[in-house]
Amino acid sequence: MAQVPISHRPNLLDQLSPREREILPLVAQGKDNREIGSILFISEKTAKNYVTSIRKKLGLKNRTQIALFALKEGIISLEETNE
Amino acid sequence: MAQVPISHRPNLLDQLSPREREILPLVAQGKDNREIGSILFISEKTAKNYVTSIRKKLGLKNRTQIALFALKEGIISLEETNE
DNA sequence: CCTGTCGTGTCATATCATGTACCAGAAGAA
DNA sequence: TTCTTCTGGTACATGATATGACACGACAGG
Repeated sequence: MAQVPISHRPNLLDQLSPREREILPLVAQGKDNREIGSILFISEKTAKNYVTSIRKKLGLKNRTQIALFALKEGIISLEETNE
Repeated sequence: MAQVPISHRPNLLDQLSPREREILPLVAQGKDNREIGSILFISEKTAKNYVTSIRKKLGLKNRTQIALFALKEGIISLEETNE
């Protein structure tokens, strides 16, 4: 238990906007900004901004940690990752 | 089943050198090259090279996918990641 | 004993992707 | 109006990727 209990965290996910919640699982599946952009029909730049915003809100260092976070939270499962 | 059965994969992990097998879990835990270098007392450049080699041997696109792979293979568990 | 050759470990350079720090306009809701 | 969200942008710093290079030990053949 090297981690803050969920009950003590004021819902990190609720701090994310709806669009950010769309971006999150894509990052967690190992997709890069260009892929995310083409999936959601936005520019790579915008995708980048969302990832940065997500990372800051969740207090994470990089997108690999975003993936680990998403798995811990059950936002994605290992089965729904590409490979 | 969008994936090659394990029995048909000739042990991807066996293709990794001993040193690469040390790097793999660190990457999978979301550590960056600088951290990996300081943990293993090698330069950031060398750590970088190992990650590239691992990624190519495993046929993955980036280090987030390395993390997902390591989790699927049970090389690391979500509990042993930092945050 | 020599001499390749191979795997491994190490580090470097160059280029591309990602991250950081902003700014700003459009649209809709409060 | 004011606020949030979504969208795209610039500029720069850092991280990641592609590739090359060298040293070393192991090992086989000569």
